[in-house]
Amino acid sequence: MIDFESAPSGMARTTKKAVGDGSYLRGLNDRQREAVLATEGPLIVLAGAGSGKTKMLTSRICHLIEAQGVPAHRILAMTFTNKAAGEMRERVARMLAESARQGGGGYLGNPELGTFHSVCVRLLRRELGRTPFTKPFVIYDDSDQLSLIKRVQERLSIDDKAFSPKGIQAAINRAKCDAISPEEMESAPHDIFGRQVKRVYDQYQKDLVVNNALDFGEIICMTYRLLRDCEDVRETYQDRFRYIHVDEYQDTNRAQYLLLSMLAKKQFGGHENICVVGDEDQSIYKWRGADIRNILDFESDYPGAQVVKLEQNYRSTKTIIAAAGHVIKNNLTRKDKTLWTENEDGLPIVHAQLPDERAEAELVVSEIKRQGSHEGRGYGDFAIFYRTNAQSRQFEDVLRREKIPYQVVGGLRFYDRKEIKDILSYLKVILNPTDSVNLRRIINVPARAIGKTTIEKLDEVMMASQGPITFWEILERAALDPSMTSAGTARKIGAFVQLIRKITEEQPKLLLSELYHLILDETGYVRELRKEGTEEAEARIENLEELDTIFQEFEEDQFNQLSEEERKAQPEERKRALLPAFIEQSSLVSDLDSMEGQASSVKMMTLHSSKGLEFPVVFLVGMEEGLFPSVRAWEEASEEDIEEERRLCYVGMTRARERLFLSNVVVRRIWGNVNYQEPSRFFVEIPGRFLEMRDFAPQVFGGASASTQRSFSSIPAPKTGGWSPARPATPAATGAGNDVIGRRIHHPEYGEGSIVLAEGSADDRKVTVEFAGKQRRKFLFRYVASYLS
DNA sequence: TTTAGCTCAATTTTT
DNA sequence: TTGAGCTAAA
Repeated sequence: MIDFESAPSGMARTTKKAVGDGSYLRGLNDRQREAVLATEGPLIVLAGAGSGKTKMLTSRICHLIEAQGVPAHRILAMTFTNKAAGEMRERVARMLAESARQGGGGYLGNPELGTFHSVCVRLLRRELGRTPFTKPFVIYDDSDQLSLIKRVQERLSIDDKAFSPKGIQAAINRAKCDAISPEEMESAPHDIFGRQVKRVYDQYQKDLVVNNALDFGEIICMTYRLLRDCEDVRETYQDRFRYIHVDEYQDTNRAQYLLLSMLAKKQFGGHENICVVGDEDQSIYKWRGADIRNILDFESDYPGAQVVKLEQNYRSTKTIIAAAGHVIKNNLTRKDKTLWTENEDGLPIVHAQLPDERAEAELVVSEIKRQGSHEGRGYGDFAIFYRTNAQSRQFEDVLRREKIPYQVVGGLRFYDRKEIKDILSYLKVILNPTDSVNLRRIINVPARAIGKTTIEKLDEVMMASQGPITFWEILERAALDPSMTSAGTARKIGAFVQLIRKITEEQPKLLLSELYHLILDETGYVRELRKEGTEEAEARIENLEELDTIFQEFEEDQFNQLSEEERKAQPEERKRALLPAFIEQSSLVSDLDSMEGQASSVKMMTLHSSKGLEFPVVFLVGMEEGLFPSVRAWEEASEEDIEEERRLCYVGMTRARERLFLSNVVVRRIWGNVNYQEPSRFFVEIPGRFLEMRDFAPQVFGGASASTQRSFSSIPAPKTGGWSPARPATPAATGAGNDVIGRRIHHPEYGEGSIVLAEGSADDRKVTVEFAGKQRRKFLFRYVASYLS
């Protein structure tokens, strides 16, 4: 997604001087500094939650560039999310700019910094000639992949009842996580499912090439194989990436591990200047192929590796850190590592037990309201974490009723919405007509009377043809040959082919937003939606308007990145390049990337989405056996599975800065059934002295209605002194009305800035601060009041 | 070809 | 309970 917050504003810089004296070694603790300075040879940094890992990584990169004189482009840093990559890029740029102002600097280029996938895509594009592709490829997401698998199954006459396409997809992706190709796939003699998977996988791979497409797993695998099989390519990149950094190493899968080996290991000619950073206690993606052994075995993989542990936490209260520590201690497959903090003790963790999920939502929301009005918090201070997306419903209902702004993170991604995918399919087809998955998607959207029968006929022709032929070529032929279908159908197909040709022709001359409107006009997409007149259709139209904004933002963004001369020269080239650039970006983003923006709203998300984030107040809800830890009813939970759930619990708890609320309910309706739930075993793992129990559940057997009256604070909190609000209300924060525009800010993270915009009032007052590099950030004024200089 | 009703399945989802 | 995806009728 486009990062609106950090888009260059194009305005003149207003700040003069940034953070302190600019040395990137200042402000680091001993362990962090040790990791920064250990630049040669393998290094593993075990970075506990909130221990300043990103700070360490960015300082290290700057140190390499400035102190060691390593050319920036020789440094590689890989993350898992765009968000993490963006944050690092931003911080590195800021540090370097700062140091240049201090008289240092003179560095060249930028470090290669991005997600595993984006780095690999760039590499593959550069080495396109060494791949099976003859022209730039598109990227298939999971649903595109599933469509293709269904197609393959159909063609191979593999029954989709006996072998569910989803199951086959999962098996193929599991193989890709392990970098296993169809040929390398072994199937036991009696493993009939495995044999079918192998058949589908094999054909699927061939189809990918015909379609000029890659799936997520293949991006990594293909890069790995390219490096493995082409010595010259391997040498090029080993030489280029002299210093390798990997973030969230605990989440790497086998394929990523192998890829890194190719680049770094001595055995393959590498230099072993590899620095991996991770926390085995936060490995929560085993089910997606992450292999925790990668981090546990690093020291034996890279003999002589230095080990640095970052154990000081700067985020949470002592209570939260201690409680989380007691939980994670129960895991056996982990390294010896104990988080500690110099922060305040803080208040006890509240454990509330409630009659049902409705009461749970009411309680959480009433606590949010109470803290909002009595403790001076803004809505953006609160986060609700749950194990499954389905749990968000209850909370949304209550929040909506109470008119409290909220934002659900995750769930259905913006780019996964039907209408958005449809439009993007048009764009992808324009770029790459060989892409049959997207072509099939749009051929009858909006409805243009080219239905299933027609498609089946075309498929038959396609199968009967000698040699590979793309679906697009079949369409072109069918448009001219009425005998393939019928005269009427041939005309309809002809109209569609003309439509695509026309848009394709116009594309190079148009801006993205213009192209988008051309597509809407020519297809009548919005007209069709309006005809429906339903609420759902309205929502879709709104999403399409949002897409229009995204296109415009993207254009501006691209434009701002150009130099003066580039802007004048070759406007045509620029327009032509917009579409491929956009498609690439949109294929590799998630919703989380755009989460900032709505500062003053309660955030709701799954525990998985919460990784890497932090909030002053966290509610971890639905802590019940079976739900969290999650256990499939028909399977016995293995100790390994429970350990992963426990890590998830640890991740959730350590997101909280000041206050943590845990809750469980006694009766929960799941899929329409009433379930009697046991409290999660994780409660037992937290020593009683950190917990404050508030049990509202017995009510359920008498009168449940009383439950809505309850609140977390209806039982007075015990007096365990030591806690004081982390952000005391300063005079500036409470005294509304004074003009703050132009006031200078010294932010501990972003450095020097000045307030350029103010909106809202009292506790909800928000200010926009512009930092070095024209970087703008929006804060609640209360947040930054204490940073005023 | 479209659409209304039925069946079936159902965690988590960085890219 | 919800929704997605598919068969049977219009």
